[in-house]
Amino acid sequence: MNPSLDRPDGDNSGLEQLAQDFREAMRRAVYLVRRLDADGELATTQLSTLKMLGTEGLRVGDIARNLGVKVPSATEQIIKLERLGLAIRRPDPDDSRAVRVVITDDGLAAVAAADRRRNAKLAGALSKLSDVERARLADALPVITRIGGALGPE
Amino acid sequence: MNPSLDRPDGDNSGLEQLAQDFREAMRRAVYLVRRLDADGELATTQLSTLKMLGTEGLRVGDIARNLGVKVPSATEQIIKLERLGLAIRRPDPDDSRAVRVVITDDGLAAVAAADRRRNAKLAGALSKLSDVERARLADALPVITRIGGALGPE
DNA sequence: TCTTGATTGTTAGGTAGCCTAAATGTTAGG
DNA sequence: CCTAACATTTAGGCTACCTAACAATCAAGA
Repeated sequence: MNPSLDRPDGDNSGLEQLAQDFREAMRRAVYLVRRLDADGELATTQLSTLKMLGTEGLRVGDIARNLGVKVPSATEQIIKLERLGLAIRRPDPDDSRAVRVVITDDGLAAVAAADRRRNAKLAGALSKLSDVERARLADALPVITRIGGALGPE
Repeated sequence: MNPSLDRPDGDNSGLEQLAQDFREAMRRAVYLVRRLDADGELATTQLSTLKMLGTEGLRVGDIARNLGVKVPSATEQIIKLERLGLAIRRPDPDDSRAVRVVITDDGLAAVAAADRRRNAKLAGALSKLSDVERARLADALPVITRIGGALGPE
């Protein structure tokens, strides 16, 4: 299919080197993001989940797909959010098998607070970079998003 | 200290927007990296751990610091690697309290195999990007590494 | 209509990786 | 020596994943 993947060496070594460097950077990024967590606050997964909920309601399967996890894992998160009063499950009017998960006012407030704190903390680190570095970062973010799609839905 | 952090708005909103976009991209990257995992293979954490071991041996505390986890978590990983025959713990000749963790030949082979497979899979995705996109990605990787440092060791 | 297979979600049970607190052994300074 | 600091392991607990098995509902064809 892709000739560059079949060659014993050559063109491909650049791609594999980039892949290697990317993996290393992502490893660091994982620990970086972990350091943004705070104690009494929403966990990263809960925050991500809440942020995709609208007031119209999102189905459990859609939430799972957006998070990149299986349905039971999504259910687990939703139950926790519901216990915290940040989300509500209501029957889907169109399909009685399904459930619509909706964010509450408390949920909206919690998201805003967590986002504010995390962004402020990260902005502190970003402020120590040069303008050139920040520009490079900004240029690369859409590319990173695209790689996820290029890897295939799996 | 940093004036841009104290202003009610203005300069800072750019930083916070970048922070927000960065967090979103990293969220996707986490799921991306997770999709590189394969079944019978080394887990990501084990791979990272093995890769930092030399034949001279690394101490448990150093491994923990490099991984960004607490010492008992590192011990846990090391015990697993030892059971798999990929690493060995030997007494530190200079300090009897300490332990030197060394990679074995099987460990080296396992790292090489896992790296090869993961890089190939990721390179497949990278090959679908344009040259410009790949260049942007490459330029940003060192920046991402630097952000980790700028956030502080914590 | 009625049955059958696919779809949606939850429940049950298990694993991996992380944490804190407490225990063990070692070193080094007064 | 004695004590404080240090390196590691053990013990116990948490969270976020997973698969398998179940219940309910839908949709399609005999």
